[in-house]
Amino acid sequence: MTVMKPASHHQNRPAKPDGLLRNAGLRPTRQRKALAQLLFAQGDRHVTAETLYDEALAAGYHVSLATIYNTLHQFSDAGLLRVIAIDTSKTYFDTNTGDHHHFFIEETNEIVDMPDGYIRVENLPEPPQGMEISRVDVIVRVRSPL
Amino acid sequence: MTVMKPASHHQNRPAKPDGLLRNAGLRPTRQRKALAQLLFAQGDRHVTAETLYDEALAAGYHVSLATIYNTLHQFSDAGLLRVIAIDTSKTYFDTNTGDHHHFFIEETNEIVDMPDGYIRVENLPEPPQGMEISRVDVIVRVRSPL
DNA sequence: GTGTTTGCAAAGTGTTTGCAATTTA
DNA sequence: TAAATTGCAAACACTTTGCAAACAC
Repeated sequence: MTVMKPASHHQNRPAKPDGLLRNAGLRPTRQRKALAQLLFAQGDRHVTAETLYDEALAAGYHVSLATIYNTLHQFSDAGLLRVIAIDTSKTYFDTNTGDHHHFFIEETNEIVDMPDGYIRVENLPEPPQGMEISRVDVIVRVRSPL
Repeated sequence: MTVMKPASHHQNRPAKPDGLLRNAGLRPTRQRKALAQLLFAQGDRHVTAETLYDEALAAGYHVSLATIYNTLHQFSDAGLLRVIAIDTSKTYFDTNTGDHHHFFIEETNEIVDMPDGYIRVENLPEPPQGMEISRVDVIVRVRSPL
């Protein structure tokens, strides 16, 4: 069976990210448009501030690292991105904000989406007193055999 | 000469941690004994370097923060502790090295063990080409209702 | 024009490391 | 005594922040 990338839950993004940004309440500045382009024009992606920074440079955009950090957080707050807590040393951002889980490749620190429809968590206990579940994250750590 | 695994994460630890440390191939120094005492004499615990440091001070032990970090890693390498990646900003260590999962209370950054026997992950997809699963982590994030 | 956003450099936070002094076996 | 361990301070990696200059509307 072929492992496919999950069909993205989001609708077709506009070719120009202006609408996306405006809908999120963010001014479509040059930097935000460039980063939105990099993040959302391709399929689902996992980036860190550093990888996005390098990518922006390689694509010929001038965006400072501070702005990358600020923008990633603004996008997350606006619901365009989601933070993955998987590695204590770096913050990963996922362009797929839908319900899905991840493989984490230990050797390379790579994150891979799990196809939608897989993973079912059964027999959850009651959350602690007075708490409600906000999300269930499943991380399947994988490595090459010894 | 093999480094032995801890007897079990659920059995009572020896009152004196010397044996525990020796079995792990670590010299029972004053600092390690103090930290092992704090970590393993009570039930299952979740600590950060900082919380353990404060606790050691409060208990009248004098252990430098650098030694706390070194010791937490030595204990982890020896299989006495396990790292939980749950929060990008801090490293949490769990004294329960057995198979179990966690609640994470978002307001307080508190980690709570899930009772054993709960949680079953069904319908795992094939790991990526040439990879094998090393561990499956489930984190149930909870918060108080709005 | 006015309020927002950017970029730089500095500061902040959690963690690791080099090395002399100390401790353990 | 030899080898392992500690503690300090400095170094580190990642991230956040203050503020003047640039930009969007």
